[in-house]
Amino acid sequence: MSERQSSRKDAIRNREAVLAAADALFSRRASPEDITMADVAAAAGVGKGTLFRAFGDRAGLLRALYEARLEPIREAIEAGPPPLGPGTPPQDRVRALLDAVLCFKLDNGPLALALEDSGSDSSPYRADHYERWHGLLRAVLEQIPGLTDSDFTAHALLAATRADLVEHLAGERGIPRERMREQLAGFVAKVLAPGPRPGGTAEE
Amino acid sequence: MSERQSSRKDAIRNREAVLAAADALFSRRASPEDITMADVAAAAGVGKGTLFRAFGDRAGLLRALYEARLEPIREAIEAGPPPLGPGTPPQDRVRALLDAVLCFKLDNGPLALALEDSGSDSSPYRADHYERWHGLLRAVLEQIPGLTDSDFTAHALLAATRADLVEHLAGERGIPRERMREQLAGFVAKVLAPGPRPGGTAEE
DNA sequence: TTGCAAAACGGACCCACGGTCCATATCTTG
DNA sequence: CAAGATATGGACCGTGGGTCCGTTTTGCAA
Repeated sequence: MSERQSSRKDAIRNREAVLAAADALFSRRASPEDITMADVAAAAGVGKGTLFRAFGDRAGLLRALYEARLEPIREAIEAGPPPLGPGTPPQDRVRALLDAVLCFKLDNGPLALALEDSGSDSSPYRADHYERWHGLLRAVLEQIPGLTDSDFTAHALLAATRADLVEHLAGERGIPRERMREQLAGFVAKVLAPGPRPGGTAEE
Repeated sequence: MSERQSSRKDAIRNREAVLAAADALFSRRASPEDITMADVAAAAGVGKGTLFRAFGDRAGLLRALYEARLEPIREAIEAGPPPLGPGTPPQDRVRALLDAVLCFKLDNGPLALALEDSGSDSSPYRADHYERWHGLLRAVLEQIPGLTDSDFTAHALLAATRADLVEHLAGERGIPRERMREQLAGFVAKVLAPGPRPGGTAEE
């Protein structure tokens, strides 16, 4: 899983050095904007050329880092125990999923921010990690009887966990972690709540 | 309200020329990123210095444009007829408010995108137009009995109308305007629906 | 071990863009 | 009309992402 089949070993070594260095830099609390590619290269002890050769561009590096940090959660979702893993009742799983996303953003604030920002040309919605979250969430939502528009609902729920919103609430407004998890859970609950009449009140 | 009390009239004239030119440029379908300050200056027939003197920086220009386009809606909210204006039952008003935001983003895609993106250093959540929307929405939500966490709920609902999401759904996925409005309305309805038990874990 | 081509390196270099500066042109007032 | 105040505009700067290419490393094979 961790090796690219690049033939040469120095390439692999450098790639990992860069990844490690970037990981360290983005963990140190700082505006993601303040970390330049040159910084990363220097921290990794390689030249900029190497860095770009390995990851294509800034977004590529960010993506790689993101995926790496996401790995454990992904595993937990694909084959872990409830409430994250499969075999959980849909409603619980949706809540667990969103809670996991929230916690992830809470823990990886700067990185997530950087990644979502970097989508200046390509919106965050084209990133395939988003596609994965959305696809999974939608699939689970679809199993809940009486719930329509799972596609849009999945988008809307995920939007509530956008990195910059989370960052704003946690950083600027000082809302503590547990409080935010409760609030999100409450929100999700409202959305999932078996309405008095599915589709009833929303008549245009 | 529309004049700055700059003493000199050419300043005012240039300011409006810039505003008009920028408005035109951002209406022409193009990635907001492709429009540089130099472009705007050229289109307005002024020098870059003038442009920066008048608006401070790129974000300032975007903000000014945004506010200008927002003006009608703002009036409709402050003193217009229902369902947008005051004196509307809270639930209806919330729905109308979010529908208005959605329509606005639908109509002003590139500009809204540019503004939200420009928040690389300052998240969109610091912009005071956001504060206004959020404050208003929260206030209205607060009038709905049995609804807790209005602050977070307001954020979460607004998140569902983020410019890049709207853009993605409308552009990439080709979801038609009316469909999206329905979906958002349905989502809002779910959130506002008087839950069977507020705060309870709705489980089997 | 040595030879050699392919692959990777790295940092000088390029360029686009936001933002600044200041000599000059334009107002405004008395 | 003079003179101070104010605005102008485009040359100029710093920064940071991304590229290029001469040099070094690696893998393979003789």
